[in-house]
Amino acid sequence: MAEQPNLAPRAKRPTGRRAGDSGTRDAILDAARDLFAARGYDGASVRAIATAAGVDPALIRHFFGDKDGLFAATMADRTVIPARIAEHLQGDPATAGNRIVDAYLRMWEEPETRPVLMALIRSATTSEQAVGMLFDVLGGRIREQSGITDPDGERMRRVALAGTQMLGVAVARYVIKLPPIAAMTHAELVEQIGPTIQRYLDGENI
Amino acid sequence: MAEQPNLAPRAKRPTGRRAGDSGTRDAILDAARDLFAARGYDGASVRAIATAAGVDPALIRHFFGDKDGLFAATMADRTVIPARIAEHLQGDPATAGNRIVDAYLRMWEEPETRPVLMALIRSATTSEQAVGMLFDVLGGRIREQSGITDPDGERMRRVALAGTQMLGVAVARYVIKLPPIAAMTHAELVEQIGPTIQRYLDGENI
DNA sequence: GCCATAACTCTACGGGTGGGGAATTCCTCA
DNA sequence: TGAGGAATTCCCCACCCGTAGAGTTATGGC
Repeated sequence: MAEQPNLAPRAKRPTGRRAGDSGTRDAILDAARDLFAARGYDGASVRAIATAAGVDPALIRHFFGDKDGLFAATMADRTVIPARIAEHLQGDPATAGNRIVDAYLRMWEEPETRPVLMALIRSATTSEQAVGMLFDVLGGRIREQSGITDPDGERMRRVALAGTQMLGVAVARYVIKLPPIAAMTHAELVEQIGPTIQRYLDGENI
Repeated sequence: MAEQPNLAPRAKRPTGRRAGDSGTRDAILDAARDLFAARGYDGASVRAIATAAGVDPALIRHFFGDKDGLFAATMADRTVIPARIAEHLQGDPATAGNRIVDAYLRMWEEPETRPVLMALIRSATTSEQAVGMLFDVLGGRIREQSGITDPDGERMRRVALAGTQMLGVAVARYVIKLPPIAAMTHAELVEQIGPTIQRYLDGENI
């Protein structure tokens, strides 16, 4: 019917720089964020990310150097994350537990932050390298923003214990999608998990 | 000095069946268990497993059909795991919390079961497929062995909440190796986490 | 208007991936 | 003793991977 061959092996895109502000860099970051979230660091290939962004893979190299650079850039873009939790470590200590869980779960529900958290978990459980980056980027912030001075002290241990519970819920609810946990409402979870966090943060003997 | 060329490009191994009982199948299962543990389902390649087992990759295909079959065989080999936890759900309910955490952490310390748990977590956080297998194999057992009748009932929810905390500690301590948690002793962890489990299992409002 | 530089593409290389076919050797059972 | 099958190897295929180089087009400062 038309003149174009319908068996075109591949549609060549125009070469060279685009006119105006193309926003390509951000498109790549968005695609990377989503794919790292869906498949983890190893599972998300540079090529797949480029395709998702509608761009040649070599552009990623141009902008970010290599895959590591891209991952780092993807994470660094939204490092507000720890701040939003740490701020609740201050406020009224008596109600911190519920407030923290509430804020944390809300972050997981937001379409902007969720992929980043997902990527962090999926990557950290698989690649040692990703764990390193996680410690570098998040660790420092949590510590400074929550006013912890001694890295080996009791306060740090309390926060870490609370962290294990929050990590566990997130993995169960959002990654593994364990039925009973995934089925609970936001409010129910806060009600159940909040006291646990509270106990870790200011319980008696630790 | 010798007659053999020291630049032999690769040492060809003899083809054909070996004499006697070679135990190759088990060697493959062992190597697979360790590699799945270290790198997760996707990260552990059939070739790497074969090499670790000192065997040609095609043998894996011969014995297990494909990579999935190998993974399934690796996991199925040691499904005693859930039983060992579930049995503590019975016994004296007043002390269940500490006993469960204690038994659970001990499993993580044993060189036999640890790789399986590791492989489970590393794979489940990355591949949907692995999650399916996990539910099929473990889910049923946990439910039956802990005497849960209603899959959506309160009892199930309690066990699941406890599960999130245990999952969280394991990931933090053994996978991510979060410093404060990794540094705590077995006893300290039992003392801190035990009460949380206890509260989930028989706390007031759930 | 010119030119360095930034944005963008194509093609290619070396290597790893899971899977399958064919050949060889040994074991078991009639 | 002979036949069939199991265990084991090698080689091959088609595909995906991260990265690199070289070429093309627009932008922005002079």
